[in-house]
Amino acid sequence: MTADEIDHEAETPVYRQIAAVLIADIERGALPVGRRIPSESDLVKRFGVARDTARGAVRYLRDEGYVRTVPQRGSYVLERRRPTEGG
Amino acid sequence: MTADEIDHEAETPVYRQIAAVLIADIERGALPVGRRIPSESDLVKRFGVARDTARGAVRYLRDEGYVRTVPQRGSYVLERRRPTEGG
DNA sequence: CTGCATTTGTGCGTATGTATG
DNA sequence: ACATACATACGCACAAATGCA
Repeated sequence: MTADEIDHEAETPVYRQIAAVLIADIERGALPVGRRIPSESDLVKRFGVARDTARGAVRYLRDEGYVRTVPQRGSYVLERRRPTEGG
Repeated sequence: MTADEIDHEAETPVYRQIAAVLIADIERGALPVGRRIPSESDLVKRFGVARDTARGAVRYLRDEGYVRTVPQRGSYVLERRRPTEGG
């Protein structure tokens, strides 16, 4: 999914749409454990959004336990994510 | 123009104000073709801004076709700039 | 080749102002 | 008032390549 796929009119916030793309990449192994996910700048260019929005996506992944952000380094895919409801 | 002349309150973004100074220098020959423009660090010191802002000015000059940036070298004044509207 | 300074590239942290729904 | 989103701006740190001694 690229900039063309982002729906700014949708009910789902743009940052969540981007997060969904990254989560899908993680789930299917395109982004394996330990791998660094695209940088905020990468997401800005790829999806054509503001850095603030790209940061929102990364923050969401972090909150959900998918990645760990290392200052000045990037965000890396974690082994297992934090369960949100016991699944 | 130096740091004293930058207006952080103006509608025109700081990076554009700095770019305008450099463009004026190019237009009047103070920065001739082939000449390297001040480095990002130079602009930071001269105008008292963050590197991010100085980079914005250089990026603008590059986008407008005034200079060509060579990694690890600097940005050099080009022969002619890319026309933006047919001028 | 080594050591150092310079300069751009990259990347995250943070804050402010503006606009929209 | 609040969440989302974009643009701008400052701060800090490390990497890579170049140039010079």
